[in-house]
Amino acid sequence: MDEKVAAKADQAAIASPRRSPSQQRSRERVERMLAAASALIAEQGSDAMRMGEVAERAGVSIGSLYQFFPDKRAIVWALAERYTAESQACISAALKDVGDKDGLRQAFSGLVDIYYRLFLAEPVMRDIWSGTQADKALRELELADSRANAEFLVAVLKRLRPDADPVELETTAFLVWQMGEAAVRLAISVDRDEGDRLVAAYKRMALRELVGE
Amino acid sequence: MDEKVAAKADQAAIASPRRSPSQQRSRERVERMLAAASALIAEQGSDAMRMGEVAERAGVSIGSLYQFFPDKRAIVWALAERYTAESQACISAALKDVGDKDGLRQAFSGLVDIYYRLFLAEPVMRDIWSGTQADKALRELELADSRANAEFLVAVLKRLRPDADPVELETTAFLVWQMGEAAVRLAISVDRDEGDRLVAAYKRMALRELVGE
DNA sequence: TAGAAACGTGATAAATCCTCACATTTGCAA
DNA sequence: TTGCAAATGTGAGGATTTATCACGTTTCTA
Repeated sequence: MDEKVAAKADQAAIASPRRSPSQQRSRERVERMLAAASALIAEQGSDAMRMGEVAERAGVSIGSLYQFFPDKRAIVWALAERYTAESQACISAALKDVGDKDGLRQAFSGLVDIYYRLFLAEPVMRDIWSGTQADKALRELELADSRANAEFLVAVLKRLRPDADPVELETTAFLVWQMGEAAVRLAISVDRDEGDRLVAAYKRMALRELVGE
Repeated sequence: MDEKVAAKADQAAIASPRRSPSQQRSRERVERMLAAASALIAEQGSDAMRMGEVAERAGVSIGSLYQFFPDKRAIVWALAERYTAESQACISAALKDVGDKDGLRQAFSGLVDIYYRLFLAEPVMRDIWSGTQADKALRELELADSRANAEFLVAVLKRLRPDADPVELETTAFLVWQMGEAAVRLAISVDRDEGDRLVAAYKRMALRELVGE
């Protein structure tokens, strides 16, 4: 009970200082709001997304929107939070059982491909993580996400190179991870051929750093 | 004469479809507007910067502001454009006379340091290039800038490794450059010690890619 | 020195975010 | 069941901010 309250309060503090949907009815409405926002972002980008339009498409009033989201950015944040949770699970699973260099090579390469394809296919992800730097809350979410993902990588590296300096491994993993995001964002903003080349070059560079020559 | 007109028209098309200052008086006023904007961005960030405030601080009317800048983003763009021009000159000079691997090592390392320190010291640069991804015009400016800088690097690499595949060199240089920007942006968003470590790790990684082991 | 072009102004239109006072629905204890 | 408190729903309107435009002023040039 206490946990529930604390969790709710915590989520509220970060994502929605307003109300947290407690009835089935409102939970469904919140889902509709997020779905509408997602569709609008895919169509026009989050900047051009209008709150009135979100409300209209979700079939709710503008007041209801603000009942569950303190402001416009909170809606984008909520969507971003879902993506990170999903991708963290995916990354954790992919790296969990890696035991040797070749396993890391394959797992890492696979993850980069997935991430690249996801960005190519999902306009919403593209939009959200493009604007990341401008929005403080999103930037923090991304940093935390990146650190968490780097941690999975560190766990693997510690297994492969138990004698290495932990701080250095941490730094390497974090950097490699952030650069992967940068590489993919760059790749999707140029034509497909060049993008493929850039991603391939990143993989080479990252793996050289992670597992050596 | 023709060049001047073409240049003016070109700049106008991108930066200010409005009027281009042709009299001494207005040139000075435009400078004041940019200075005011720069100060406000340093204080509050470009997002919180208000056009009315810029006008007031520059000692001009809001109408004058819009006479030379088509919209708010154009002011930020104009500041960004100055930074890129300046840094391109700096980068070109640093790489122009590089003749061997060790020279590249030193020049590259120096450039990264300069860039890192610049970001640490200049809130305006930080702000402008943070929001880069969200603004299409800025994103394009950054991409073009990055390509131009990568080109300087490619010129050096072609001298050092004349037998290498030109397309691959191009890809490597572009990627390394973009990652440098990503690394520095990451570095300034964490505490100083970790930032230093990240920049050092990036240098190692980049140089390994550029000049080999 | 006159006409044209450049420049300067600020009230105001337009767009958008978000609030709030009030109405309705739901959960639940008596 | 009933009645009340909490949760939910509403949308006109307040507040803020960007950008325009009709008109007045200064500078340039012939």
